Amino acid sequence: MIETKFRWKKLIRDVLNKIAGLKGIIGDSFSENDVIIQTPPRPELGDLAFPMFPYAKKLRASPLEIAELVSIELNKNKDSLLSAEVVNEGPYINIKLPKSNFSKYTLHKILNEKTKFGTSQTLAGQKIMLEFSCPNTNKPLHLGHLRNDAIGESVSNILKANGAEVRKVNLINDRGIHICKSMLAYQKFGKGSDPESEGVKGDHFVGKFYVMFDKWARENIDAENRARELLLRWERGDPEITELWRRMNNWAVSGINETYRRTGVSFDKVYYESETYGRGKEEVLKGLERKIFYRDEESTIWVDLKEIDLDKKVLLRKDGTSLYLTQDVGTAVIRHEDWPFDRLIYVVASEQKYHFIVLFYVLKKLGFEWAENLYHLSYGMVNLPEGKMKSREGTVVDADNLLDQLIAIATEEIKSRGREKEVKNLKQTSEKIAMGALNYYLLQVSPSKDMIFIPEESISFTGNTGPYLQYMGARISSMLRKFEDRKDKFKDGAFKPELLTVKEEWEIVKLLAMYPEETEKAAEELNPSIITNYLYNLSRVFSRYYHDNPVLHNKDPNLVVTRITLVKAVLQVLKNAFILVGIPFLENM
RNA sequence: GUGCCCAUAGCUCAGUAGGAUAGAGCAUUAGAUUGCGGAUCUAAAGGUCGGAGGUUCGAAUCCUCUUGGGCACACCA
Repeated sequence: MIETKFRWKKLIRDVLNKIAGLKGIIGDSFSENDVIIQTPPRPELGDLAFPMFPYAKKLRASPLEIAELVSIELNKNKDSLLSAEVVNEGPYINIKLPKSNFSKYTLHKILNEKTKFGTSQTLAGQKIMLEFSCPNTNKPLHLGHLRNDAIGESVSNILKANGAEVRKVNLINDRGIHICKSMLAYQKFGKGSDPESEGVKGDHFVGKFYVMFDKWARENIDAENRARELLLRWERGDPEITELWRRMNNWAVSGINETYRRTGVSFDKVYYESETYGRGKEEVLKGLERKIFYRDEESTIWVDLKEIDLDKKVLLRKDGTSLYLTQDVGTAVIRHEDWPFDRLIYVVASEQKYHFIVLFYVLKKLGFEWAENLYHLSYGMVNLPEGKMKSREGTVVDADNLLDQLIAIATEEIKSRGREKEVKNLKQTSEKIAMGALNYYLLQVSPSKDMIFIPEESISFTGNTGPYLQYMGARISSMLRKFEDRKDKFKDGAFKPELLTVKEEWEIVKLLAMYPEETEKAAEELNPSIITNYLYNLSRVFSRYYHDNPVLHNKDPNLVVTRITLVKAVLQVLKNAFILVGIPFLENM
């Protein structure tokens, strides 16, 4: 569709210029960028629409007159129209594309390009690093991480589909005051227990102690001070503390990795804050020497942000220990040395906007010219119908727990439909349905917006959901299997695009042809919801179509083969798009 | 207090480099299986696009003001 649209833009541009010439209007000529192209509100009106309002002033004529003139001009050169039909609809020029040719071209293109259909080279040669997830090692993953991971994985796939070389990176926040808190609680209450002895997943085990600290600190005023002491000992490399830290981190990280495995999240490189904060300190001290930062009388190191109309910010505490910001400076520098990226995208919640403004500024002041290529892909908060998730009130939705529930419900659904035999592997299928539901639910909202997570809705499998899309895929697969079984019955059939006369068939072909534009737009905007919306539109039209129009039950083998070709193309595009938004494809469900 | 973001149907969301009658799902109501899988499909009902000005031939979309909500402005991450 991109090529078609481009050709039409140029054609309309030429006609507008010709009209300007005939009217003896001198001045700037029209360029193809002046030509506005749209889709008519109702398909009966045509396939492409060009409003004529914008040219009225320059051509000193009413949009109605212009439309009249343009349609006359276009119809003069029939052969340049690629057999399309021009309709003059009031102030609009509408184009009806030649259905047979366009259908044939589109379907063949899809079936030839297969998994390549909808990929582009718009980002070819670009090295893009994508940071996401970034868990703390003091608690298990929660719903917020699931949204983060879903966006991270999806954006990574979308960028790859547009030719970029993508490197997915994680940053484990395994140091800092919060980690010391759970360590302190473990020292106090742990009694040498471990996840195995308690039969608890490692990250949940560690998380329990973080909660304990919180409770304990409310009754003991020196708790916070003791945590700070512990941080100092840790940063000085105290062997006993280091040993405890290592043990607890291993528990947490292995538990978190288990959740990643379940959700299909992976990274090309995992960074650990404990390994990068030192570099951050070095860079800050270098900046201090170069007088980019300053030290106060207590020897705390600060950066002044008045150049960007902000206050000032601590980079190193007076005891020399580092902060979140310090560490992020070091991580960025190391990353660029490891893999000199053209862009680094941080997928991080919107509440940290300020942090990234400061981080990017500090890196720029330190003289790293690549600081210009850092981007914070900020996504909105996930809230519950009752309001914010609050750890103190125990309303935080735990990732593992949610997954378990989703899978259990999927299993129930399969059983209640009596499809245990067909799905072969009940457990695996349930997991895939659960992931399809979850990823679709999390990605259908534009990343920048806050969203409300309604548990009942996220696990609903009817309507606008991931499983609805998976169901389409399964139905089509089933249909294609039946076609293969009876193939000799249709062996005389041939693909004849002129047989695609049903209204929905034409709608489907146009939607299929639009898919490459959607993936490009999704990459440009770093927005997976463009793909989820597209998938739903395609599936909905297709459902309506095959509900009312038999594909295999036709006497004419040509019609069967022709419709099967369309169906195959739909399936191919569904599969291609599924990959971009983390919806597992299922032959059976 | 200052800055940033958001506000579209009862609920959850689409639609924003301005364009023809603002769309879905859920929920509600009424229908469709002698058909390739009913996790489906059809239809009804549901809206002064938070409010007021402005720019424009034309505004959910752009500008100003205003109301309501969220986030940030930590020597937490």
